[in-house]
Amino acid sequence: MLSKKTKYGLKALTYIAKKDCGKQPVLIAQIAKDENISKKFLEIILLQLKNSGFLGSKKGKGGGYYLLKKPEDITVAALMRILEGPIAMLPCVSLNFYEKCDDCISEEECSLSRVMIEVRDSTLKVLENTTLADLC
Amino acid sequence: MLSKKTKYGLKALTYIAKKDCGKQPVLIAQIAKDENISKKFLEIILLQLKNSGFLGSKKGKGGGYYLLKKPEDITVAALMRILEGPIAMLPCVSLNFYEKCDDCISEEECSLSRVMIEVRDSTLKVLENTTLADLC
DNA sequence: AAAAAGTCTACTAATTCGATAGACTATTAG
DNA sequence: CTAATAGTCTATCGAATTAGTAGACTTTTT
Repeated sequence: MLSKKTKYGLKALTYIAKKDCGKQPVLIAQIAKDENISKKFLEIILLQLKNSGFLGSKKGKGGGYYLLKKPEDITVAALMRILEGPIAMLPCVSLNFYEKCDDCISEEECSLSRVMIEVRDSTLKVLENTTLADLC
Repeated sequence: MLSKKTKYGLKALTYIAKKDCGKQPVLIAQIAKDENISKKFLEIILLQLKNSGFLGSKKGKGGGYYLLKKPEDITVAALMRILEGPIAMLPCVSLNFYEKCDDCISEEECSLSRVMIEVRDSTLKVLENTTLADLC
């Protein structure tokens, strides 16, 4: 299951993408209200997305957040990796967050890796091919 | 990511399935040792799998755990639902653990549900078609 | 100077995760 | 009958994570 953080982040970005036509920055408070998200929690999430290069921000009156890339160029997979971490079900089959399993003797002998690679690939096929533009 | 509980459970069942030819029950201690799993933690896991109808057990000398079904009839999806819970990424698109999202106004308007249904279906396609027999 | 709006630091409560200890019960071998 | 074996039950436990809150601070605009 996705954490609320990831869910909120995806929803917030979709919200910004929808409003972003006029290039007028979008307020945290407005997103929080319209999407039923705790404002304080959303602040943390949007800041993280800014620090990851997806969002820009402007302070003061007329400020807010705006996309730094075109919605078509932002995949759900990339966002999930920032907000949620690994997409794979096991660390030893993760492409971006690989880690050795501490209980497995050898990677080849692991009975689970084959299935989990299949799951990973079929999940990525969807997430890499879905962009913010598709969510709008 | 899968919890260690799920990972250990799947590994333990695979282990039992491999040894199950002679119908001689398999010891918790033996699985724990060979698969590098905490014995006490494994006890809890196997008990849960027994209470879910996948395993039978025998106490006393010569006891242990054994499969109640044929490996070909036990899907990884079914096991994951017992050990891990929902397979879907959002409660509102889960087939077996459906719950309404508290933040969403309406299910139809949710921008995320379409993608998450796709992910769910492609994941299930793999997990429903992989059985314990395939892991051996 | 005042108001607006993002940023930063610091908590907190609740839950989950992984693991452990020890007593109890059922079964079998001798 | 009894000793050993092996699963079962109860009770914790520490660490990490999750979701959220409070409030001070900084930058920008009017």
